[in-house]
Amino acid sequence: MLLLQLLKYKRFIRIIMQYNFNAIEAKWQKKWAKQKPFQAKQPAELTEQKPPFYVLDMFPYPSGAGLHVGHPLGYIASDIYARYKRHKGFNVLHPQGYDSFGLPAEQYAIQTGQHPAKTTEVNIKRYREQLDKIGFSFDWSREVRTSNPDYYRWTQWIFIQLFESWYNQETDKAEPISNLIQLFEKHGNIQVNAASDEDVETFSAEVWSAFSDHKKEAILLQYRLTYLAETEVNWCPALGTVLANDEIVNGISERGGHPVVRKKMKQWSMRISAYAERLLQGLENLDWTESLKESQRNWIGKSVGAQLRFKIENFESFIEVFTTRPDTIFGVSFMTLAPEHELVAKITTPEQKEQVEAYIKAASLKSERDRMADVKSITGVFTGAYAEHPFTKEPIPIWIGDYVLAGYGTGAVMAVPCGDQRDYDFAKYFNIPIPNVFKDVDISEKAHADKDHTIIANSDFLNGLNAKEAIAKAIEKLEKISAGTGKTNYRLRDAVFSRQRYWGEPFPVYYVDGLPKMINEKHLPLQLPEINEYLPTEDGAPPLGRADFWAWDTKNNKVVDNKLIDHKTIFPLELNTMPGWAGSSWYMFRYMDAHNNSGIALSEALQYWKNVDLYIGGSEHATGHLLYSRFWTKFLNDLDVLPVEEPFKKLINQGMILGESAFVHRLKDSNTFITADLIEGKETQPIHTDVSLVNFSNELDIEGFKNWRPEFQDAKFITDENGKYIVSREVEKMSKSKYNVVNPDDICEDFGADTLRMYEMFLGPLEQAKPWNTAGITGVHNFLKKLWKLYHNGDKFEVSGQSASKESLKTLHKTIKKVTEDIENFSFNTSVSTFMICVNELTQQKCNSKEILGPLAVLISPYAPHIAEELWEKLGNENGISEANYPVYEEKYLKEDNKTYPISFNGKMRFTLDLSLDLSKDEIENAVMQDERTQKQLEGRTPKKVIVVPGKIVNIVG
RNA sequence: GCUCGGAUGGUGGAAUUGGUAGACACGUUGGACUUAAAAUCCAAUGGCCAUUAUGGCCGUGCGGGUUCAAGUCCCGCUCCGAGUACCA
Repeated sequence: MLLLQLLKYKRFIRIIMQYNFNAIEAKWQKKWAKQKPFQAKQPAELTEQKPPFYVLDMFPYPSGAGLHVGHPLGYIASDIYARYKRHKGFNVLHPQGYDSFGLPAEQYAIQTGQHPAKTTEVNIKRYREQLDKIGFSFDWSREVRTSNPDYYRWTQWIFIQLFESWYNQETDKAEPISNLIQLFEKHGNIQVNAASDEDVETFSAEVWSAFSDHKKEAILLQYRLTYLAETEVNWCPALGTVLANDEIVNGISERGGHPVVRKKMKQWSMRISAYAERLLQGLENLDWTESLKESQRNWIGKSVGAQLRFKIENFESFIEVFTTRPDTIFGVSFMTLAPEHELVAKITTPEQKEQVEAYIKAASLKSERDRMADVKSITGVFTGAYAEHPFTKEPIPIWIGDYVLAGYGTGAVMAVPCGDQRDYDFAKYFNIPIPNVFKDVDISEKAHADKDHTIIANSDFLNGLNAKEAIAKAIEKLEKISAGTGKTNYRLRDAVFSRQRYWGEPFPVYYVDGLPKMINEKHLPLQLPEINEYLPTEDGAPPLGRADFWAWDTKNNKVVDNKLIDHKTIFPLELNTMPGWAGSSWYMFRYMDAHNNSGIALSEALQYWKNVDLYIGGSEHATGHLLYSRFWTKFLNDLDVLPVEEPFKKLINQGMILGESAFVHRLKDSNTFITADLIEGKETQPIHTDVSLVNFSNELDIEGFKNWRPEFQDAKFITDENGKYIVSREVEKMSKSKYNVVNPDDICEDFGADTLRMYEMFLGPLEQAKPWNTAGITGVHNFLKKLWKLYHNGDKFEVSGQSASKESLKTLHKTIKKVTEDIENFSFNTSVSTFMICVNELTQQKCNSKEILGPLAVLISPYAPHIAEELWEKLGNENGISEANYPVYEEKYLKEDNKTYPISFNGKMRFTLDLSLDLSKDEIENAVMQDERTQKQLEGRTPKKVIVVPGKIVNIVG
């Protein structure tokens, strides 16, 4: 009896003394929350000199689904780096927040009537709980939420600054619109070199002063960095809303399957194109991956060429075209206009009218995406009109075709079929001549698009020149006869900034006589109004059209009842809201001083933190978010609000963690399921099953499966000879619909956050996509148990004060060296291996010296912070481990006297030989040649050559 | 089509300037402890051949090349992934 009790007691002790990760992690998370050791210091609060370092994750959209194990991957990496930098003596800014405006919350509101603010709040709470369980060292005192009025107040403020600015191409920066007005008053707009709409009329100073205020405003709008413009959108009349390209499938809406038409709408746009060249040049100095920079370069799409004017016969109009190949000007055999081109209606001859109109109608029904997708079929119509060749004066037929895009360049091309495959195909199809302007090039099969090894022929004054010379010469001649000029074109288009949605930032804009006016920034934020339903109105206005209180009283500077609108002092407010990328384009600067209400942040703080040193996030934002935030940063830099030109110095894209889906196989037309080994030769249908119903050996919990969904209640199972039902596995994207989601909460519960953190890193290189496999986690978990044991003797915490053995010091210092290098290179997977090797070796050495175990705890704390804190505390330290200095690697401990040389014969390693590193080349050679194994290998032959690389290898040839 | 990645055991991956390929784990197999299981510990584990130990051959997607030496460098392909696309 007594013995039994004693046994039970011993077991109890073992449990409490063993690595009890749940208790340890809860304890430290509570302490961190209370003591806030991870708060970054503002420059004024610094008591000692510490360099700043800013580590940022792309903030999440708090979706209702919560986090799965793929989401924290980047956060773990950045957290390791942030903790490491703190150990290294940096004042680290490592904040987190939420991109909390967005479509899913609104969609949910439409379905349930719940206010998006409420569901967002609930989701954020859940996110926060999940994040806290993983033990991140975020400075939550700086949390931002884009949907918070204190935050979007400044998003609105930035919008106003953009409205009040124009882009001066002389100074190459944004300037106040008041400067522009002064220029107009002095010189009109003739000498102004500004980024503007294409169709601005020219006027002199006198003409300008004579304009009405209304007219002046309308003209200024064509220069402002954010402006209202007619933009083509995908309009779905049935849904009463505008759809994004990917919400449309085959010309009908994905949701509901309603027809979609292309329609012009007045919308806010951002004149990002003004920054195209700077956005391109700025990439040079960024520490981003080449592929990411390449995506941005492609997106900006710079092309150098010429803009040409072709006179239209019998009209006083010209067709403007952009070409990169003015050298092929003599190869033009027709012109093609986009169906939407404004001249089409004017120049079409009566005979061709019917055909042309039918073609335009058909094209308008196709979405832009459909038009792009359908590259194969060649369509087009002749307008009946002709243009005049600028040099030969020959007539050139003018066609329309939807392979020419209205939105790029001038929406018209000079078609040179011998040099462009699309023009070539078009010409072949419609039997248009294909003149050849290349010397000794066969164009009977396909066009010759090569620029580099080409001599121009049949081209008057360009004959005999290579392409480069011919381009320069052609531009020179064109300029002489005023038929064209050299020009650089960018693919980057101005970004539409209006959304017909509720859950986004309201524009601080009201309308007077149809022209937009800004609310004075003193009266921001303009808060989202309450509405009863989150749908567009019956007459197709955006959801804000439902608000009863949505008018601006300019006398009292407040929002008032719509009934009071008199268009004298009370005006209607803008009904659109801003897109998702508005708030995310500047949030990285808000963290620098998150609660400031005098500006986006205090300028001292902006000056101190500058920009993000390390930014980690998904590659899906390569061209959207990362381009827009660079744009806003450059703009705010022009205004001297920000001291930097770029928001993110270094950027890493973490790879996706994929799920391992599990499939059961149902025999065709039955409710019988067959185990994976027996499906061969049978007609089966694979069905996703929830991975939580499958154990590590791929064995299905049959009862659980039956209860999982009602239709499987009566399912029959054909099992293997052991009575087990085995599922098949496949690696897919982790998603709810594939039932392969693994929740980090469960992992933390079963193995601990430290295990989760290390395992996610251990899976493979950060930037690579890799499958999640929960079975493998035991390796990392065992490692942490072994680590724990190093500091304990049986049940007792026990470390010795005695100095460590030479061996252990060597183990420690080689670990410091490798782990430090790995962190600096973001090679976290290899540092986890290094820790494993280290702990294995120290265990072997029976090392329990404080001299080793102290630094080891610090070394590992960025990766496994909870266990490290616990051990650190047990080691008798009063301050938290995050305040500890990072161990310093000392070479002396690694110094080797001997090297185990691999001895190769003809490049193949045959044996190893321990030799002193002090030996000279000759001495090494002698030692090797004297070894009996060498003689055995040579079998009496004399080596032709012996290669000795001291410290590395010996290779004997012969 | 174009651009950028990638291909190494049964699996995830390692090999940082060309120098012992497969570190570290998972999995598998065998063993110890236990009444038993779990946990833990020990051993083996790229393939093939041979064995008393010692060994031998093959091997980093495929075909060539450079080199004393190639997963690593060069040339030509194949396949996979991501992004992008009628951009004139």
